Amino acid sequence: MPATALYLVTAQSLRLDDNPALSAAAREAAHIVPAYIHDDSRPRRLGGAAKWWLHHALADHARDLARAGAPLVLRQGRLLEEVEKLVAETGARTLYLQHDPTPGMQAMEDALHRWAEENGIVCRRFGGHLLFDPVEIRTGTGRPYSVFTPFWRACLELGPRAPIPTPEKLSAPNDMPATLPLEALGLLPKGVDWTGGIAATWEPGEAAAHKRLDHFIEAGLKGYGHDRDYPALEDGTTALSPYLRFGNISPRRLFARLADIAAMEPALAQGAAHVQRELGWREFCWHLAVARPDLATRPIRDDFTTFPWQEPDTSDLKRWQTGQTGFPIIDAGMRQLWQTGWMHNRVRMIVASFLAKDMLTDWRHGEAWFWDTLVDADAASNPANWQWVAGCGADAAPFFRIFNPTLQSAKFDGAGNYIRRFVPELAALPDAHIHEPHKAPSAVLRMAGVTPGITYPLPMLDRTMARERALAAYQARDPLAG
DNA sequence: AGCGGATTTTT
DNA sequence: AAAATCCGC
Repeated sequence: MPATALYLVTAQSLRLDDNPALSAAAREAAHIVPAYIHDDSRPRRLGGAAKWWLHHALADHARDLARAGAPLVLRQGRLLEEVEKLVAETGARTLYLQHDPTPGMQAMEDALHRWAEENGIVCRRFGGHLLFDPVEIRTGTGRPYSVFTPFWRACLELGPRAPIPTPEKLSAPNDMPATLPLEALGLLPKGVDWTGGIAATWEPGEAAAHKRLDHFIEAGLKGYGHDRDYPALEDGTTALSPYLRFGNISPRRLFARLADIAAMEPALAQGAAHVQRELGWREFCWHLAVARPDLATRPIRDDFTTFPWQEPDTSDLKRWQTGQTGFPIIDAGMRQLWQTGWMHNRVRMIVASFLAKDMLTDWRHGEAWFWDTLVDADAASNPANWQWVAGCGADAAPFFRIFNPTLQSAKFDGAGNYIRRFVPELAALPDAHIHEPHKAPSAVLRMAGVTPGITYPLPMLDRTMARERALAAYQARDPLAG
């Protein structure tokens, strides 16, 4: 039995629960040194809001680990160099890590494995971030799937492995290596503190993840199939995305819990299967991202490589980013994102369709903005879903499907509650006019204190024209490009 | 190789 | 009511 083992924490594995690498280390070594190394040299850095989450999730994880017996060591620098130092300091001969499938991390992990091999260190890598290893699901011909439904069918046939229990007790060596203070990692904003709205909305960490799940099962699971489309509903969606992103909750634990509920409570079976299917989309995105490391920069479909995106007018892009487009549902969504670091899924589709199709702006501009502002910014889900909406992705939305923001708004936020919450200057408008303020009769506008063009922007573009333009551009794609 | 099938819809 | 798409078997 090795005396001391190094357990490398990644930004996808901040939990004790169902953590195969940690459990194996606890089982196989006398002492464990858990260490998180913040390496900024990665090709794809964390977005700003996600850094806030990471900071607090690390603090929470450090508390959990200390309570279990082995406090977390924090380091900053090149992953390999820091591992080398820690191995020298602790005398560890075994390295445990939970596999991080992020494209930039794969290369680093491979380098780590080579280094370990050369230096006689045993390096053990475990899954845990996903239900399945992204490369284990293959079509009949051995290739990755590009359509969701057959992919998910194949997943369900295989069935995810059962989650493993939390290790009982960890044992740290007497002389633990020195650790940096969490603040030294520089994850919080240095100048203006923009984190107030995010902090008021979220509680990062493992215990909070399970608290949220318990609440959702009570309050939202039964109606999930219907309610998930209504952004004004508090418990319409699971709101677990950032927890899943940082490994604060295990997808396998979640999947298994839903399966148990479905078996015990037939009335909840449909909602449970639907949430599982959404986990399937997360798996599918990672399946794509691992098969195509350039997912965030290159369209999956070759006929989009020469697509005539309009170079966005900086002020137009800014209006979209800050929620000043003049389309209330879009502005509500973009402001929710800016304030809380999160946006409801249906609204994400509406604002993304608007950017890619109505504004005819390269989806990568939208992806980059989401990457910076979402607390759940995920290296696979974010680009995969942007490609899906833009029409250039796997199994993408047909190009002629252009969301009409006004119809979407009337259908899914009919009472305007979501709009009123995030676009307060429209709050006094009656339901019938809140989706299109500029078309309201002047008496109604006066009563509500709304002056289109002054207190709230006029629509930034004419949708009929924008729609024609988009259809023409999409139809003119060169099928042989690329 | 032809057919069944498909998250998020449109006018 | 129609579907301008195209994967997977």
